[in-house]
Amino acid sequence: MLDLRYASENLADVKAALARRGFDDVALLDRLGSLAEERREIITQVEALRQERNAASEAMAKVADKKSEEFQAKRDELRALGDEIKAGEARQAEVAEELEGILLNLPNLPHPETPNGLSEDDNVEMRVWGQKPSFDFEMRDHVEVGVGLGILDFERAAKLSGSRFVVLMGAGARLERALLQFMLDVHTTEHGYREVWPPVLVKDSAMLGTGQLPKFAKDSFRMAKEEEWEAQAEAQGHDLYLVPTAEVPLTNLHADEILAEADLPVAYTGYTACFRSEAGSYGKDTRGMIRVHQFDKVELVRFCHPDHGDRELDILTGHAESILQKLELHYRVVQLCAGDMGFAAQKSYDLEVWLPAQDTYREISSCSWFGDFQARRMKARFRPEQKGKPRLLHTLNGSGLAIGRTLVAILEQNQQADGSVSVPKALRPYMGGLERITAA
RNA sequence: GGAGGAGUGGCCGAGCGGUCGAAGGCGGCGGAUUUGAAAUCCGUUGUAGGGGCGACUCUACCGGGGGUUCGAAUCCCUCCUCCUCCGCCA
Repeated sequence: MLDLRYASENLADVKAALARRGFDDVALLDRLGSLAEERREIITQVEALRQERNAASEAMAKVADKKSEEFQAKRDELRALGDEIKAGEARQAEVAEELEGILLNLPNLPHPETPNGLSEDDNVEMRVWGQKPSFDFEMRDHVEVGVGLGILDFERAAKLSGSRFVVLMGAGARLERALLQFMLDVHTTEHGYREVWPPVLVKDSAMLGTGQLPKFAKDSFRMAKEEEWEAQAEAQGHDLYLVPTAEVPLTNLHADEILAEADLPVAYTGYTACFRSEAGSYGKDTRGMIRVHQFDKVELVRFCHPDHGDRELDILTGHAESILQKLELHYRVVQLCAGDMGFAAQKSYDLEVWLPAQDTYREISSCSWFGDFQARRMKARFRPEQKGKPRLLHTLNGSGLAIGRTLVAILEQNQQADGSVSVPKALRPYMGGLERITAA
């Protein structure tokens, strides 16, 4: 969420910055400006009335005889004032609600270092790690490799849950488990993250805090108890959402909290299953386990001092990269252009792993710096050491990594002529020493 | 699901129609004492939003929302959350 004062006092800058990411609803921003002005006027007006009432009430309290004519007369006079205040408050609430609605639907402003551009074609390649593996046999994609080995089963997944699900079997299931253990171990022991195992069902307030709601409700799976479906319980706030990413529970850990500056930066890592409805992606990536409704991911989340956000983003990105490096998977890092960034991000790097069968790099981690955008939504603050008022934290997060896509990359990059797949050396201890996955 | 209890400042906790932003304690900060520390003593210490160049000042906030009243932390309604016991349950 943008700061109302900043946004209303710098409307032209905000319009220009949002235009960079393709947001061109100028009328909405103008509305924001005029509402902000009206808000101030009403506040001034209502507060003056309240001041008047407070003074009068104080005088009333000093009248000893509550039945005197003097008292009665004053009381009648104040009744009208009370009504006037009530009307002003009502208008103030209306304005506040509309402002809130606008602010919650405005994306973050791109950081000045974020390049221009409106689609992924405008992303900037920062660096490439490793080399494309070459194959002296006919290359297969992860579906052929995985199904061939009997470790991926899409047909049975469809029987259980429909399209865009996968069942992992045998060494595939173990590989998934090995990857998540490996990633958590690296981040906790080498990178200093505190491990968190959060709920995967969260309240709408958490979804609002990180920016998934209200604008992207269609991307989520929303839960209710059976009897609440009939009772339309969502109106009563009983509803829960399946997390689309561990970013939601991990970041919201510190909602409504004031951290000590000395404790910064705070770094959490956690694994969760992630659930996405993939609304609007019909027909895209329908093959295999690139885009599924349920996938596993290890997430990295950092809270830091506003002065260190930029540096923290580099640190976080490095942590995610180290996983790919240890797994010896060829990848590249791109900086997202303004139009390709997520709603809440101001600066983002994507890690894209090489998928030889698709002859392309695919996102396997997205590392973002949110500035105070999320922190303002969820009131996550810190208290500066040199006294002073609490200030908003900066938040960052990145996948470290998406486990399913890592598994896909391993199947494709490490495939052998005989259909088997070599297990990355770093993972072998987690696979009971297994060096090669062969058909069961 | 049933029956009770409770939500007050960074934390604990009093207050139960006006003098309450709210006693007291803890914690924090500043100072005194001390060679230093502990202990002790004194002072100070919420958040947000208006207005003012500023000293400053005003307004709101006692779980959320609504109501009663000239006036609500205090009374009423409602919702939420947490705790205890019973039931069910991995």
